[in-house]
Amino acid sequence: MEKSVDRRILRTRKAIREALIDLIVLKGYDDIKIQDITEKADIGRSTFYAHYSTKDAVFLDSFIQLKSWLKTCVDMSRVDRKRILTHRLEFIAPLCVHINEDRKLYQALVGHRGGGLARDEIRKILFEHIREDVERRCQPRNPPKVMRDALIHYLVGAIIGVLSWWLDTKNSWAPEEVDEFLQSMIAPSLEKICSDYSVSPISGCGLSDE
Amino acid sequence: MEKSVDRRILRTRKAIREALIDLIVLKGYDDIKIQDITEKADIGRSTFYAHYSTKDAVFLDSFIQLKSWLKTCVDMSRVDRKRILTHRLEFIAPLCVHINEDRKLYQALVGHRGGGLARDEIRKILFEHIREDVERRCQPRNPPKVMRDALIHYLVGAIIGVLSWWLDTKNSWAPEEVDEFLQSMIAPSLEKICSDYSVSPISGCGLSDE
Amino acid sequence: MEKSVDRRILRTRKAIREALIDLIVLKGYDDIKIQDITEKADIGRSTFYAHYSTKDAVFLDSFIQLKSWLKTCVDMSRVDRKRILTHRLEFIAPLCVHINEDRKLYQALVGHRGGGLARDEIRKILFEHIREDVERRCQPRNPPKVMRDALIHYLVGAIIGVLSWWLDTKNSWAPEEVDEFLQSMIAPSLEKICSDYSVSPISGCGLSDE
Amino acid sequence: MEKSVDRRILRTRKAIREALIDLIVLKGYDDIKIQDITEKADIGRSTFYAHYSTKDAVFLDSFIQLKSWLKTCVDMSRVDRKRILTHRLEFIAPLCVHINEDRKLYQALVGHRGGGLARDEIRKILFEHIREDVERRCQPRNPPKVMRDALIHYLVGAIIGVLSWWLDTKNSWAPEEVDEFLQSMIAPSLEKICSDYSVSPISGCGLSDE
DNA sequence: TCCTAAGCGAGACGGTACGTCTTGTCTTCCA
DNA sequence: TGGAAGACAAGACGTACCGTCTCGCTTAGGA
Repeated sequence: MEKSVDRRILRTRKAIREALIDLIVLKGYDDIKIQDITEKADIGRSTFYAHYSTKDAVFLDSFIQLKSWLKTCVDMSRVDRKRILTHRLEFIAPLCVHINEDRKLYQALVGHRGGGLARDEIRKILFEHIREDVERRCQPRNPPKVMRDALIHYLVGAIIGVLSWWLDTKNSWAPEEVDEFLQSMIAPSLEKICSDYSVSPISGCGLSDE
Repeated sequence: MEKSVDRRILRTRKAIREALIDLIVLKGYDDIKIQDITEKADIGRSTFYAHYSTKDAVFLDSFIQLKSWLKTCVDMSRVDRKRILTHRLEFIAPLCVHINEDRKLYQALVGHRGGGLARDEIRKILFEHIREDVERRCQPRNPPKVMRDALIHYLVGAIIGVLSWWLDTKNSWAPEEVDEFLQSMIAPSLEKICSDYSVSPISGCGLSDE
Repeated sequence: MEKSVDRRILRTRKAIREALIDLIVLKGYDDIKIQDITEKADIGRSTFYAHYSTKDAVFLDSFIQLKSWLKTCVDMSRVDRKRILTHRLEFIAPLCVHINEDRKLYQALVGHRGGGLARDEIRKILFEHIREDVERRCQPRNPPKVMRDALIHYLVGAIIGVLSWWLDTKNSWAPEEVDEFLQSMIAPSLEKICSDYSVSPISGCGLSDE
Repeated sequence: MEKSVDRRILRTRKAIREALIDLIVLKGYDDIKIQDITEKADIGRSTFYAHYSTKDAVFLDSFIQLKSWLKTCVDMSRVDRKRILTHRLEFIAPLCVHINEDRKLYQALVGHRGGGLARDEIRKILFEHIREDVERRCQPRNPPKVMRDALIHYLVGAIIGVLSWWLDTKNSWAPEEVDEFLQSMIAPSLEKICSDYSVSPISGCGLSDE
């Protein structure tokens, strides 16, 4: 059983996390000083260090929410296995909607700044989810691991590239349009790698795996 | 005529730039202090500030080389216009070879750290070159600008994603294999957007451009 | 009630002041660097700036002691008003004794170096005390202000001149001899100005007081 | 025979000296940087160092003029030996006139700032001249050296004190008034020391001279 | 209900790095 | 080829944050 935590502690930590997020939106991750956070959260500097050792620690703590949310998305999409046949990444649609709702925040995190850390974290999350999806589509040994990895990084980079651009652009596309575009781009890649190698490995795309 | 510059200046600046590059490979961009550079370059601290106002300034100055090199690549590929029919991005092959040769440096710049700045710069360069290529493949008004932008960011992100992964992975692929993989992934996207919209705009992928 | 000050502050400031004084004796005011002080006081450089903005500020803060001491001297001499008749500056005797006791310090401050600041401060203190004394000896409008000012500056300069010489000279005179000499020099000047200008020198002096 | 010096060198040195003097009047000795001088003199910084090693060196070089001028004053006053009987320091009158003429300069040198160096130099000059004068008034062994030194420092300090005050005060006194005041103050001191100690003050003084 | 342990604000402190400034030397370039 | 221009090393300055710490005040949660 977890010991019940002093409510002051929870309150303080929440204030810190929210202050950081606010400031990221306001002026970008890298420009934020510890003192900015403590002022915004209206706490003493030593109190900050009593709870978090680093700005990054606060950030990663805040990020847990997003992680769990995305996990929900992908879990839902996992339910309907028939969709594998469609060569679509089902979690992209709700992701676009979600991002669009918290546009300000994600602009700060991905679109412009966020100190790399955010980008890396989002990349990790996307990577993991796409990896799972791809694994499910492929037979155990086909295509070879290196090819799968390449594909996943290709897709992750592409998706983040489009999403970043989308966030930086005013009034460009609705979330559904972004999803549609991404799916149309992704489908051939998914089909090529996951099908080529599983259905008829012999007629593969010619890429030799060492 | 450009006024001849004091040779001491050129020597000093070169030393600074080289020191920075060495240090990036050694310990990553963000961890480098001005003093590290001055010690490595064996100059006084005030001398540094006499030439560059910022670490970033040095970096960007160093980057001019890469820019010009890439320009050469794309200019060469521009010669043969028939290749547009192949739906290939010709500059990728020499780029892969080049990166592979300076692997250490590019690992530092892109694969792992480089303080975002490097990533942004490389992104800009790729963006520009892909934009030119795409423009040449498309008719003036088809596909609409927003679609072209999306495509370009998709490709830039995807290419950087794969290259980053490639740099971080030991003994994975030869440069030619990376090129071959990227081309096979890119081709359908290029074909879809650049052809779909020009040959039969009516049967487009359904994405409306507002 | 004065708010109780953090004792750490008092301790740090005291250490700084004492370090400065030690260093003045050791190597002269002008040659002292901030870092010399912080090393001697065994504190961090930023701590120094947290308390004093300038070397001068420390010095002037240290000087308050001397000021109060001199104030005591002159206050004591003020008690006995009959002494005005003697044309003596009563505070000189204890001053000479005091200086002789802290000879090392005053040599640094006045006799040789002390960066002008010390000299100026001591000059101010002497000026003020002599001014008070002279005012008490004179009638309100006689002698005219300009004459009184001239006299005071004459005396201040003369006293500092002799004291400086005395400090720079080994084994020259005992404090009492210096006092005696100064009094014998000063007396005619005091008498001349303060008496001459009164309507009737014999009755005038010593009667009127503001 | 001294080789005739390149006139360019003389011109450059003169420019440096004049620039320094101008700047002293303008902003005080201590605040002047080498670069200020070189800019004012319109020369390169290395040129400065080719001629003078220090700001002080320039200053002392400039000061030679004043020295020689004062020498003239005192030499003239030496002519009339009867004046020794008057207990006056004859060189003070022309000194006051001279100072009044170059008031701006002397204000900078003595009255307010001049970095101590000026004060020290002037002090030295006065000291030397007063010493000569006093020596002439006294018998070889009376008064004892320590007494004479004390007197001289007393007078030097007093004179500089009054002159400094005079320079700092607008419209206070005419040069002659300053002289008259100083003489009236000095006379008793001179008389006391130089006569008292002689066996017979009336006949003693003014007879013996080296 | 009180009391005690703790969370907390305030801010002193030692550090590290910064970017600026001035000095005196040394090198380059030009007339 | 000798002197002016100015690049350079050295190092002090004052500033900005950092992360640790000590000090009292306040407050939560168990007795």
